[in-house]
Amino acid sequence: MKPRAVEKKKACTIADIAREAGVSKSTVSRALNDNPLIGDGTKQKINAIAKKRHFQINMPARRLTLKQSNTIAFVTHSMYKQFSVCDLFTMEILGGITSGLKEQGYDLLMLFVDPCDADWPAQHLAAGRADGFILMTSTRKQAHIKMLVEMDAPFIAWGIPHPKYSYCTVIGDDLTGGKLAAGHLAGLGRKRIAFLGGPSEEKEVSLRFEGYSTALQEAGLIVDPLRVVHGDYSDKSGAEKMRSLLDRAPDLDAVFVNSDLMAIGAMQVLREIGKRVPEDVAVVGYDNLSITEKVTPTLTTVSQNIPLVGKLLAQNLLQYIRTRAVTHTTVPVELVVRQSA
Amino acid sequence: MKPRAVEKKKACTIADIAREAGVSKSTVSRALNDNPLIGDGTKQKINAIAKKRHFQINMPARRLTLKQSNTIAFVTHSMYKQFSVCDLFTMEILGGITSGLKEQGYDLLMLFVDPCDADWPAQHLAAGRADGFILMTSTRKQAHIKMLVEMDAPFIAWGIPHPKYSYCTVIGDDLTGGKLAAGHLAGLGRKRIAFLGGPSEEKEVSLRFEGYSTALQEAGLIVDPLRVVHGDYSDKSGAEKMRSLLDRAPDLDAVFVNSDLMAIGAMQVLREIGKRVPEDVAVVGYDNLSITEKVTPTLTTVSQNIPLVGKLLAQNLLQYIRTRAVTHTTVPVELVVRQSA
DNA sequence: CTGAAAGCGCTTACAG
DNA sequence: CTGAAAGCGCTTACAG
Repeated sequence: MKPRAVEKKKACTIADIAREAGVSKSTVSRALNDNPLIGDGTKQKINAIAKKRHFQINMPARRLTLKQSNTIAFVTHSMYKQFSVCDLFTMEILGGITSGLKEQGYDLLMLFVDPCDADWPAQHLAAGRADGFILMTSTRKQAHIKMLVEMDAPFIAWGIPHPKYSYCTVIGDDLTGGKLAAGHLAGLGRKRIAFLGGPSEEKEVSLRFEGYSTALQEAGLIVDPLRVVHGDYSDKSGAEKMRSLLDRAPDLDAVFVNSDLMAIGAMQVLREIGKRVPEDVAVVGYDNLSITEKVTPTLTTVSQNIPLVGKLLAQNLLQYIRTRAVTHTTVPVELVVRQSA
Repeated sequence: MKPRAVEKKKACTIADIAREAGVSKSTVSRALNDNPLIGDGTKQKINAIAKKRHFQINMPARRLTLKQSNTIAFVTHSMYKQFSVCDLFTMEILGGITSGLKEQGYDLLMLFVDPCDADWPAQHLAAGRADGFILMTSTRKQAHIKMLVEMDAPFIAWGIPHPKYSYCTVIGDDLTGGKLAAGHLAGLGRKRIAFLGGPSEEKEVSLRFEGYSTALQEAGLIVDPLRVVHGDYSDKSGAEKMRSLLDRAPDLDAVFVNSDLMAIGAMQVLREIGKRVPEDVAVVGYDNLSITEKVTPTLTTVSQNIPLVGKLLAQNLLQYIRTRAVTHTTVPVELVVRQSA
């Protein structure tokens, strides 16, 4: 009995506009796509009618015809339960990506992949759900990259390029990052500057270490292996490795930590054992997550310009899809000085 | 010269399978959709071929035919620059949503809307990009809700239902949350418990206040208006309002803060003026963001079971789309005791 | 239990 | 500058 708003369903199509304008569907389609063949008068008339009728093009139909989805999938891990602060970096990047994508008329799909799943690329590419991928996953990233390269799937990844495969990448300038961080600590007059790194097998970490070494040498300091440890980026490992650092080199007066989360963990340990930050031990983190401004003391850190990273991931991937041009982009970093160093 | 992997493009279609199986496309379609009309033998043969050929159904075609996108859009604000910690709550909820959606074969689209944009619902619904929306936006939420209700768009929103409109909602149990928080503080023996609330016009905040009042009364304490202030959930406003609270009621010995971020801001102020947490002032937050475990002292807070919230948002929206059943779900809360109280 | 046919709404050679 | 027609890959009455 009650009137269902079914009439709303009869979405206005190109055919409706053609009828009203007294032209063919071809003409309407061309006019709406601003095809130069169509006369200005015709175009205006058609656009006016489209506006009046609140015409919305049917994307599935368009995608079917064009054989492209105008959609990019953002690939990350399912946490199964929820996001954790560990994903902050990933999350903060989303804003930049969507805005870069939107500028070019692309949608962003969230894709949480199971680390063991090998079928997701086909399920999205062949199925016409997405035209390409943005890879932020850390776990099993190499395996995913190999898979994607082998199936010639368009994607871009955050991180140092793999030497054997050719694909688009965006990375931060880790060498400079390490140099800035350690240089700042040296400039503060610190003499026994430790390095609390990410996983030692990661190229990013080696580069940061190289920057760190360079800065120490330039400051006339030596790189003491006792003051170098490696963790896994998490705040937990930051705490743990800070402890072993203090065991091995109890006299350290500064530490360059490879992630903000690790730095937060490290600062907690320092506080627990009664060391003041920055008075006794100065701390520099990495990533400039927004969380760095909320902790006490606020964290001096290396900023990767996350919005820019997002935008570049979007733009370079779309460029690759269109031109197959493989880009490797290094994003500049800068030191953000706060209270901890 | 170099062989382009173009042959990969000839995605296998239903017609290919039909040819190979020696049946009609209709039969293949039915078999693949597990239509009971099709004989088991036929089904098995067809499924085997589909598997062998790595068949992936073409989603745009399917969506065009079925007139539904099997996609839900997650609506939030474009930060224009990047996510901030303010969006942590929103972000943490994404995992639960996607998993709930995936279970039912739906994709999740990220939609960053401009607060003033009024066109996004049509651009997604009428265009066949999405079948419904999940609303997490706080700014201008009411305006968006009004718009969606008026155009009869399927959506679900996080927050207390609007009295005049009928739509699906999911909320936390704010009354109990307030009671748990204040009750815990009273149980600790605190006598002058302050309330640092969210915006006073929000129903959620009133409910938390009501819970707070109840708990105080049950503990034989009085609710002193001098110990009640309101902010806007941000850590900045937490700091600011904590200051005015201390001005007005310098003798307070505990504070129930309506968001973890505000609580973090408040704790910074307390530390600055030399009050120890929890010794001098005990602090309870709200939301149980993962950040609460990273701050010092770790934050006692009210947990909203974020993964469950996400899952319910997904499930109830899909249910609404299918049945038009309007649900209002209240998610249980629990107190998570850490160091700050 | 299976098939032929129409249709979903668009785009784009091809022909004027 | 414009139109008729075919086609993208699927689903589903309708007819056996």
